[in-house]
Amino acid sequence: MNATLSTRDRILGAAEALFAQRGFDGASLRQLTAAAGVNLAAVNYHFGSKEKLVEEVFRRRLDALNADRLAALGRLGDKHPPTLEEVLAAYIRPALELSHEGNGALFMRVLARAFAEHDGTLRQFLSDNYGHVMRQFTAEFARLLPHLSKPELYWRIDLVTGALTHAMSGFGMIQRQEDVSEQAHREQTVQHLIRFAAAGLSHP
Amino acid sequence: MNATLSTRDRILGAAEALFAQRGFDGASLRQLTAAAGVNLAAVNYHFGSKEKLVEEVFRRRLDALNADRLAALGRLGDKHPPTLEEVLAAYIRPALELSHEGNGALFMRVLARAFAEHDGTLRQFLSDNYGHVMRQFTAEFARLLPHLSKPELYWRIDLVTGALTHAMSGFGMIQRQEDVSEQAHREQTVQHLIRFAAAGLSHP
DNA sequence: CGTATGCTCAAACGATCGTTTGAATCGTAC
DNA sequence: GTACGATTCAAACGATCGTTTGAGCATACG
Repeated sequence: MNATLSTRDRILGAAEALFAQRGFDGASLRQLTAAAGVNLAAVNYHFGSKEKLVEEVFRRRLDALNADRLAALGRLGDKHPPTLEEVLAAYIRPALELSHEGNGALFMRVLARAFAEHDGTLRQFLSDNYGHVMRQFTAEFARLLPHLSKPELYWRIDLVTGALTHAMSGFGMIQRQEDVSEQAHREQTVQHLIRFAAAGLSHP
Repeated sequence: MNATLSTRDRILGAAEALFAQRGFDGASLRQLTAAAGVNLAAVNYHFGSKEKLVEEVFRRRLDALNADRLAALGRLGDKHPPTLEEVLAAYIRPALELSHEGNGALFMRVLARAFAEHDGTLRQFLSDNYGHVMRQFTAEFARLLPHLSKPELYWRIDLVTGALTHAMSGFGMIQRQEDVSEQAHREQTVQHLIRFAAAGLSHP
């Protein structure tokens, strides 16, 4: 295992990979600590419990991701009425960049798993800590799509969110063409997602 | 518990509800059999193992659902070029009808959980047994959207599938207005989903 | 009546789970 | 060098997991 990382970070990395592969219940602390090359008791020493470890896996990635999203949204505020595509880019591009660095793609799968949980403390945790980001984007969408009723808008946002989460959780499998650069491929993917989301949000 | 149902069906019903709520690993056979009002050993007697029970939960619902979908698609074949909206209706309406009968809405949540699993025997099982339905609809979409490249089409279908699965897994929570009938509300929802999917598939 | 057959039951199996413990080891500051 | 907090370690804890067992009970058939 990577000896340059702290025990804490090795656990977080292994947890991310195993949660993505086997789920939160399916991944045991014994598999997890073995993969990380640390002692079994290290999880409870550094995180307190398995549940706290799960929360920390999300916190580590989502703090940065949501900060990036809000920063991108804030940058749009300067030029007064941003377009729908620009707002969507502020939401989508940071997630796509995350999914191309390190274990980022695995984290998107973990996020998709959390999406499928319709109750439990995890959903509450995510809503409590990161709901404000979704609320801010929703407000922006409402300003850009004033002809939609509130229920209709929420419906569409829910559908778009489901589509994006599902798609991004599969990024590990997408092969880019040999003749396009990593950068170009990513930008191309962003444009695909943005156009899809814009069509779903703003169709008559 | 409902004494008119067989032990087998009581188990399947309780399994569906508990898998939706706690996941496949999270729901134990002891919780499950207690909820069903049957003996613990009944699961292994009637199904062989927990994994086989999971498969049977899917088989029971998906056999009927996919038969309905293919039948609806077949009925379209009569009038020669069906519209995109008609093909989408053939895919969406049977699922929505299922989600309004009995525990159908819970099953859609179970399906969404299975979607989040990126490996494991469950995904293989679903692909083996029900992949042909998705392939048939994909062929129909390809005929209706000939201007899209194959990768582009697959992308869009993947996004639409993610959106629909996510949306339908939340149907338990949607309240219909007092002044619209059950039937009208369902038809309204179908139209929302169809229009969203059509926009996402066919946008320029 | 006797006896198969299908099903249910309480009880137990070994395995694995998350967590706790107390000693061993490390790195630093005095 | 010694004392001390932080960390790691092997070992064990009780609980719960999926599965198996063998006896018990019912219904149907000869």
